[in-house]
Amino acid sequence: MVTTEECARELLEVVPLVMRDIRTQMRSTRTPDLTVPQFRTMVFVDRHIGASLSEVAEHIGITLPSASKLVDDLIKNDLMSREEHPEDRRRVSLAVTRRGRTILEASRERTLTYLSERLDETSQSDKEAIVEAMKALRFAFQKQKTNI
Amino acid sequence: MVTTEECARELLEVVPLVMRDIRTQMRSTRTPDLTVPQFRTMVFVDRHIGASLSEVAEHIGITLPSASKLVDDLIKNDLMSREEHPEDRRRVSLAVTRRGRTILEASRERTLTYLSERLDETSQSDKEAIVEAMKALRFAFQKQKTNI
DNA sequence: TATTGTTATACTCTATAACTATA
DNA sequence: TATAGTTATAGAGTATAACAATA
Repeated sequence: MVTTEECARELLEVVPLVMRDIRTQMRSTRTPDLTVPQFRTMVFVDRHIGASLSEVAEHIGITLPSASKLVDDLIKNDLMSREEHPEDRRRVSLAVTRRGRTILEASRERTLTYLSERLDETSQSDKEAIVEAMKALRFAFQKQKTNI
Repeated sequence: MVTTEECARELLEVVPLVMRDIRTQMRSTRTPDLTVPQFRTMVFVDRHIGASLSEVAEHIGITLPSASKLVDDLIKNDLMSREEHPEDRRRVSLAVTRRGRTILEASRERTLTYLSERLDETSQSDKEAIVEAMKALRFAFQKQKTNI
């Protein structure tokens, strides 16, 4: 019998451990690479072409000013583009540039390779548990936040 | 059949999502609270009284200068203490103060409560998968890094 | 010489507050 | 008035490089 509390305790111990590893890996390559928030932003915009800044902020879970600056830096590096929304001039319409997509893919591949190496000795049943756990966590943590 | 690659892909999508939530929650309370790295540092030192700065840096996964500053701020806030190591004057001997332990426990409780709410609707079998997954991930990601 | 730590400097990520432009 | 976004400012967390003290 696994209690919710035990589950929470494990998450609080292990998630930062894994996250630290992902972050360090993404920052440690020689080639021009992306930080985790930059990576997540680009993945989102790549999947939602024409997304607004508010949508990015909400999805990534940061404030609008933070998102503005994050996107600004990506645009300065020619990884994303920002245009006026055709139907509402207050909004921006974001997209990943060709260069951005190339770098995004390279970054993703490097990180997946790294993670795969980490998981190399993990048993089949543990891998299944990980995939099931991730699905459950995605559901639990993607639920609409009220943001009061 | 779950491939290692699928497993890695899920981790890369979901771990940052959960981590963001934990981070936001820890920073959002009114009472004097801890950031995630501060929390992790204090948990480690609390479990390893007399730990050196190098040990903290290695465990948390940051550089020595970063650890030095992080600990510095904790000491300024009277959450930790730093003394000379009795047998090697180059080393420091870290400990959590009484005040620090109080705040650490309060912060842990708040975060666990928050996470438990998030996991409220998670099924028993999914909770089991999460606990098993966390154990596997702890093993996979705690392995000695070469730090070349 | 090697190890332990600190200081200097810089960049990213984040926030809140105040603002502009458009609807 | 309400919404979308930017700018100003500040603080935490991180890094690399250069340094000091001790072993």
